[in-house]
Amino acid sequence: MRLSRLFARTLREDPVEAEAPSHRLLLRAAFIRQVISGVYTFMPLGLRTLRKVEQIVREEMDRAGAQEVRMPAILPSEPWKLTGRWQAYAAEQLMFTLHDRSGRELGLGPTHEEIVTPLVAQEYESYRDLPVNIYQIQWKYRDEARPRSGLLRAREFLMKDAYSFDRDVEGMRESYQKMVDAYRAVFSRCGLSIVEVEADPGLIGGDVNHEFMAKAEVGEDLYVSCETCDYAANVEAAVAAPPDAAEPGAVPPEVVHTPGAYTVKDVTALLGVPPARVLKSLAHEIDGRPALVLVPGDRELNEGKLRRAVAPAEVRMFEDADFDRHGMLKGFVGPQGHDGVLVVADYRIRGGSEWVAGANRADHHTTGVVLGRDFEVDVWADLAQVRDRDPCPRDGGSLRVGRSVEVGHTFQLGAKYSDPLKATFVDEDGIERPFVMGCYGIGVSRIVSAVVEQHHDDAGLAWPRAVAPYEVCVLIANRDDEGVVAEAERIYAELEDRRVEVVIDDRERTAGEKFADADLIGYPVQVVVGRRGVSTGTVDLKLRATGERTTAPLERAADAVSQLLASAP
RNA sequence: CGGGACGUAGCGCAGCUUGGUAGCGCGCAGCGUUCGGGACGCUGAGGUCGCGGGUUCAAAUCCCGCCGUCCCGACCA
Repeated sequence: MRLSRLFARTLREDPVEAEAPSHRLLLRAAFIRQVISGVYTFMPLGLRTLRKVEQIVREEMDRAGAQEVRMPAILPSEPWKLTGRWQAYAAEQLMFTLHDRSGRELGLGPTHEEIVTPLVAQEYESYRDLPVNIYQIQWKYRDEARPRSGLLRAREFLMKDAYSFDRDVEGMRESYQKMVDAYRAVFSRCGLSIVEVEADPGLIGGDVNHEFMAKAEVGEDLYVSCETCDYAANVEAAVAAPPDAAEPGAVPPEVVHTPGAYTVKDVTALLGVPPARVLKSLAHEIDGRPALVLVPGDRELNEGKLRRAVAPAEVRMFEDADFDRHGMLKGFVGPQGHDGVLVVADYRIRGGSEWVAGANRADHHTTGVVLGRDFEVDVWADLAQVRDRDPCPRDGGSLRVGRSVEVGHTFQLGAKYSDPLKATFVDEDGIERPFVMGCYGIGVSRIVSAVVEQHHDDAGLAWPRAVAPYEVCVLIANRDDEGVVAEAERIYAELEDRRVEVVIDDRERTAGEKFADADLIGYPVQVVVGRRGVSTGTVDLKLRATGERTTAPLERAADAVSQLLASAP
């Protein structure tokens, strides 16, 4: 490719609307251009990289035995109504909806369980056909409330979605493991550093699912990982080791006047005790019964954990009116002396000996509240949000919080979709059973951004070879020197002959601009042909990722490039 | 959806408070000088000031409405 003809104008200055490094650099280097919020055109360079990622995904899916199909982007609403997701998505306003000429309700596909499940059911009817894994790489549409950071969170994005169908749970687990292995291969080939985390199983309990998180400062997702073992989890799902039980305190409880102290902050300010000593008693209704949920005052309750701890009970936080109804005083609730109220406590409560709690009396708190003497706990659970430097549940090491971008998600669905969609097969015993499914997503276009987040510097992009739009740039430093141009053209032609993906910067630009653009676009290898080198029979090579420079004899330039490429990350 | 900000030439911005000829840098075109880390000179092209309405002799500027874009929080590949 000749850069003088390439449809790509790099931007000298940063576009104002771009904050995240990947967004900023992909715009500057002319990989993408925005059309509307969260919707982008892939320019020639961007499309090449996108296709490379896509191909890596395809190869690993095929290797894992999945079969590629292409489902439509335009979907009928009917199966979505059967699974209840038409209504759910409508409530979230997450789906783009449209109507055809006859007024039939249609949607733009945000995901395809409702299409693939009937499809497989229609084609296959026997356990003898199973297992099967169907995937596609296709544009998805989600009318995100807040598109963000370029490709990291777009409203139209390229996604690989795979769906496995098995006759039983054991089979599903095998299919699942194959996908997990394939995912590891995909991310590794793309040059991504990944943390695999246990994700929040969600409210429809029991689903095993894992998220594949690419570490990135601009990431929206928080995860924790242990410094000393391989434990990692989404903060929503992470558990921390409970502390040892403290010696119960001996001081008697004392009711103190705390006017206007509704919050933990107020209480600590007024009484001069640290937040960790204050007992947070959060009033809830659990299956219609009043309940108190206890967490240390320096901790946040994780509602998801609470739901799982008391599942399948219904959980609802008190609204203002509920306090009156149950004779509680908002801001001054404590677990002492409540009969008939369910007390659910975070494990960490065991680690404190004397607590400050609400006195169940207006403008009063009680100090020296002791577990076992002054209050009892009915249900113990891990309820608090994990935070930085919490102890690891596996080896007690230090958990560190990091930011990341979700690039893959795998689910064990079971019969969640096959059941409502009546997608069944006839099992060996002649009985009809719903398919046991798994589903597996990879954000293909998001990977492009995630790779940039992990591979860039002040000068621009620094692509891993496997996903670089081109591998080599031959840069003509002195366009006015015929000898230089001839040598550069010769090397360019020779590299093309060798099937190296190469561009030649033959533009009428100063050398400085060409260097800056080569660094910005991020070709793994730069070959600089200039008067200085040509006069001594050499060319200069640069490895973008490390900045390492070497010199090679002119006549061996192509060999030297191949060699350097082989060493490129 | 709540909170904040912005919309003036392809890009980055000034002008708006105090209404009166639309400006700067980069980029673009021509000519010349340059030519290994975003060169220089001269000449030139390019703007419905987001859209609609209002106030006014006069609106980029003041008022109202709408649209668009980004950033911060609740949700997702």
